[in-house]
Amino acid sequence: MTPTTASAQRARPTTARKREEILKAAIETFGSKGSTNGTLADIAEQVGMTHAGVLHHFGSKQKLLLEVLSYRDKTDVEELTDQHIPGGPELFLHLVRTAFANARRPGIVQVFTVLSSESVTNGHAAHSYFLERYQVLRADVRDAFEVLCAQEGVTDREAIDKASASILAVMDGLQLQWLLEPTAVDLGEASEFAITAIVHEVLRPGQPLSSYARGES
Amino acid sequence: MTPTTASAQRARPTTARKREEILKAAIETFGSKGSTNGTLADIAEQVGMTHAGVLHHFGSKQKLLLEVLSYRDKTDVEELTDQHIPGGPELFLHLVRTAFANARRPGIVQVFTVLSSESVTNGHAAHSYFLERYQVLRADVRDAFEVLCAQEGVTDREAIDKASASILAVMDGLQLQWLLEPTAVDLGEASEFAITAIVHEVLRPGQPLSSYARGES
DNA sequence: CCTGGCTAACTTACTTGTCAGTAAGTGCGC
DNA sequence: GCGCACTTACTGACAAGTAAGTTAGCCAGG
Repeated sequence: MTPTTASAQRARPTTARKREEILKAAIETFGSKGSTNGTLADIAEQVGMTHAGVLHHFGSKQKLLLEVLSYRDKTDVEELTDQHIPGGPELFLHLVRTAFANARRPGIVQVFTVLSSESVTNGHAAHSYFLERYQVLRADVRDAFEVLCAQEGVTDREAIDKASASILAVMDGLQLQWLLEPTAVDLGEASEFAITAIVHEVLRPGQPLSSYARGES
Repeated sequence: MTPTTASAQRARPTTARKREEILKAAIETFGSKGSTNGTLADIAEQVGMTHAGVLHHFGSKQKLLLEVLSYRDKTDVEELTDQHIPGGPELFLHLVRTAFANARRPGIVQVFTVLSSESVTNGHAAHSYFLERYQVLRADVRDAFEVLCAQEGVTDREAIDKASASILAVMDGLQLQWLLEPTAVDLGEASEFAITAIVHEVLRPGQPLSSYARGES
């Protein structure tokens, strides 16, 4: 068995544990302060060492940040009993479940909300991470739609594209509102409602919005 | 005639113009670097002065930031011919039009995307700004839904609440994806699709998601 | 006994905000 | 219409704080 990260020969058995401790502290810190305002010293303090110690493990703040992001992905998948993200219509249920689960971990949600938006700026460290992330996720949702549409005898490539982006979008947007005011939005319920709405619209498109404004029912 | 801003006697006629120049530079800078990474010196350079000059006009970075936010709101409303945001079902059309309009101004969209997420962190300068903003916007959408629902003979308070948050959420979320990869998402089209979907779901709720996974149509 | 894990002590690089000073206005009395 | 009093719009220098990263070296486990 090759070690997790190829080159590094991590002698001490406590090392891996310490790294994970730092990673968790980093999630906590980046989540509550953002990646620019959260400092290495903040993180180091949480695990009882100096910021130089953190750098010893991760080399630079940027590397730590990227490891935080992939760490979440890793643990996310581990949560699934079968260790893989379901496809087809099951995916939509999985997304809803994820939304409910997220309502129990504001810290991680906050890291992602803050970092994904930060990543939009010029040459942010995590720019390509998020770019690829959304590409992959949209493709996953698209695939699920294709299975479902075949099942229901519907085909509308354009609708599927718009719906795929929209589903991810509502989830993100609701997280933002929920983080700002947790009591104002029920993250799980609202996500479920919106995802259901979008799925329905793909399967059975209704009349255009403008007809309501004109008073037609 | 009382002067525009009560106390302040802004003698020089060029002052207002310069302030606006700074404001626009700040939008540019905060948009491309975020409010934490964008410095007063960056902004000052764009308008050909020193950072101290900027502080002379706005007092502090925080005040400048808040003025940037309300400046956008002000110019936003000015765009509307009738100078006020429409209510009732018209609001949904207005939101869709806004989404299409936003696709033409990535700069401003980026400021809002970046700042709204930043504002989620601990004691961010713009935290309460965005908190209140979403409260107001959700209430506006809720009102529109109530008019529409009365018109269509539907009542579901819970659905309306979830839908109101969801509509704002999709718009924000789509902006994020669009900023990351403008070619991957059509901001206007996708927003229209999602908003329509959510409105339909309130008016005519469909079967639960789980039924599709079970293969029932 | 050597290497990994860590710290102390810096260095370097910024950033915001303050301050004093200056040049160019503005408006007023005359 | 002119000069004087006063204000505005800055600049340049600097204080104070904070962050990332570097280096030398100590200590303990394997």
